[in-house]
Amino acid sequence: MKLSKKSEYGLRALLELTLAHGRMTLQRHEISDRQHIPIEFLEQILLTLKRAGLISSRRGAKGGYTLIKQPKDITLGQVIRILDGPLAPIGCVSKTAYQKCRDCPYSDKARCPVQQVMGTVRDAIAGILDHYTLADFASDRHKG
Amino acid sequence: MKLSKKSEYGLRALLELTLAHGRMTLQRHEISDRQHIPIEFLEQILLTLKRAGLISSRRGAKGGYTLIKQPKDITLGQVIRILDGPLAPIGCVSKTAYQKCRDCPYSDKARCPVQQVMGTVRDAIAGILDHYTLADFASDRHKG
DNA sequence: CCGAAATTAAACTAATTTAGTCAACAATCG
DNA sequence: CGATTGTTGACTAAATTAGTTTAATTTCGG
Repeated sequence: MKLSKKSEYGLRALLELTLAHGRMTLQRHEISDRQHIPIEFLEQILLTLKRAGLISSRRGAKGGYTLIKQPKDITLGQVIRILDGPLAPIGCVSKTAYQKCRDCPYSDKARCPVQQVMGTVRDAIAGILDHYTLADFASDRHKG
Repeated sequence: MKLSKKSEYGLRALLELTLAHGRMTLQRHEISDRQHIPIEFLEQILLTLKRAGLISSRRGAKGGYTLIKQPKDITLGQVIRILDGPLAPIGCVSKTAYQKCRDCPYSDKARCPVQQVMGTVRDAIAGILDHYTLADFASDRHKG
């Protein structure tokens, strides 16, 4: 049940971009310095987030990265799915990337106890991460 | 946020042992056949569960495995921690295996947004898995 | 006591994922 | 032009995952 460094760094980078949102673009070294992220790894992450349409970038001198959506419109769940894949503990309970379980001895989907309990875990995780936005994240409030 | 095959197989194996509990011991091939688990991998898992004190075994002809605790006294959280490690998405929010985060830019523990949200995720996961026992699991009921 | 049946234990392996690193390239600004 | 900065893809080392193999030990039935 682990969050990868990639996702953790991605969230920290987006936190910085959220704090700068509307005011300025940030260069990779600014993000890297403030959040202690290895710079080349950070680039790779920012590129993925760019391809996913969350941020934009400008090359050359005076270049940098900017959020292109409102912080309140980006949830942590979205970000983690982009960087780490589905939130669900097992494929057969994922709602965004369902995969039928191979070799499960229970033919009827509803009868598998593992699936049942992992379904509730998935819902709990998604319930938190899909309602927590970058805006919440940056404002440092407690939730629930 | 993934559950390993090891934990999944471990849970399925314990499910079989729960169903047999008090009535008979099960041999590895019975568990393996019923739950479609590669037999040598299953052994490895059963050995870990034995060392953790959840099951006992008898060697030789007529040998096999038995639960040595009451199904209602074993939670899925315990089992997953034994086989996969801590439930927490990141070490610094684990209650059973806390690890200080290295290189976190926030010196004050309470101020880190990643830690805050992952703390609520950890509590949600543990809230489910630490209250769901093998007895619940085997009785196939829905929960909360 | 013998041999088959069963668990124990540890070492081994192949594939995948994680966490980066590196080098060549392209665009932009002054 | 040349320094700065992002782009892209290839590369790598270490860890993890999902097993497999081998050898040993214990127990039961005859």
